[in-house]
Amino acid sequence: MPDSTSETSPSAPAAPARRSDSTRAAILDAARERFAADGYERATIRAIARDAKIDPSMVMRYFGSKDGLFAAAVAVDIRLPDLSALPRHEVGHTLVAHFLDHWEENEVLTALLRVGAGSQAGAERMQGVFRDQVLPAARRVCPDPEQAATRAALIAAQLLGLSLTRYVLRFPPAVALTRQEIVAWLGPTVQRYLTAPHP
Amino acid sequence: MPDSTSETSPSAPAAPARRSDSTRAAILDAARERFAADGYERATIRAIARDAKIDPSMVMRYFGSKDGLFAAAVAVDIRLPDLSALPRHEVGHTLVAHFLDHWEENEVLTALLRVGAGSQAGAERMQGVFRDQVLPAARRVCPDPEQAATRAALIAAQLLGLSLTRYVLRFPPAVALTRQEIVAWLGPTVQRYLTAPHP
DNA sequence: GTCTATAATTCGATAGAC
DNA sequence: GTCTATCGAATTATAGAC
Repeated sequence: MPDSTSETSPSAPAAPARRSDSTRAAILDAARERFAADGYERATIRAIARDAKIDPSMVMRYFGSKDGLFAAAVAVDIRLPDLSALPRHEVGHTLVAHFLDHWEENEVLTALLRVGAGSQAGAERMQGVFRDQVLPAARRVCPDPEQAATRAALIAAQLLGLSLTRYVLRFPPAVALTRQEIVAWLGPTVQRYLTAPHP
Repeated sequence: MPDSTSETSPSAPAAPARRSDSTRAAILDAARERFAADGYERATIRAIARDAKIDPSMVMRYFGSKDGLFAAAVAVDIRLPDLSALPRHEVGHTLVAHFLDHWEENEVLTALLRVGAGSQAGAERMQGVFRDQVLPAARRVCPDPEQAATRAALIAAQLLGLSLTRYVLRFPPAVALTRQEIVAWLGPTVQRYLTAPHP
């Protein structure tokens, strides 16, 4: 099992650029695209290598296995904005807007969601992101740890549900929504899940 | 490509029960369980046949192909309650409660969501359910057809997001929610998506 | 109706020449 | 570092005996 924690940011600052870095980046780009479009099983190493215009055996050389390639391709860090610095009533809008920005920035999140939903192993990877990155952020905003978990789960359900219908399932009315409409509709919902008293 | 529209309700009223019907039902049960747990690719005909305690070749004989088996296994009809007969302010709660009931009733919807998210072909099947069953129901409640589509998409995003985090990804805080909590939290959201003026 | 045997592919992974 | 060739395993699907 590959160590996904060793991969952090896509643009590692240290180490002088080796000649193989561009090849490596091309493989990761192609892999993200294929995993996002086809899911884990149907995204074959052969097809990814063809997209990246290299030999399939090179993928194995760089990443060891298909699992290792996937782990490297979907290594994400959800950079959440500092919510405590905002006026209380702007938190919902800000969170939704930030979420949309990062989702449309690249295909990592779509790939992660598609694979995460498609298999048990993928689901555990998404559980890890939620546990290690989303929950701690929620605890920073909400003091009661039990309530923080519930509220984070509700917000995740709403935001991931939008991503699911818009970017994965591609329901036409969900795709047609503008960024402004999404913020206007979902902002108050997220705001309520985060700040309203427990019913 | 199998004709999924020919399969409607799991309990067809016509035709006297043939001797093979129990075998057929056992295969479908096992298939739903495997598809829900493992996704489309990893749910092999061999494993499904083993669960159903029959020979793998029988699956082919009954359903023609793996695609045909899947189509038969996830043939669902979303029976939506008659919302027009309710007091306006109870619509949200009713819809959420109804949704939860049907989702926990069996594994069809989890299988459909897991496979739908995992591949393009599965996504198109979910688009079909949304287009043929959810949208018409939304138009019955909301007169403006364009608004009906938008509101239906927002509600689908919220409800499918809950199913995703609770039944597929299994985020612990989402699993821990009680039925009452879900209705209390999501009811007002759905209510607003359905009845609030367009922002 | 049921099962055995197997065809025909396809994939991940490896070995080794250059 | 790059590529050719290939192994071994697993799958869907078919053909045909009983």
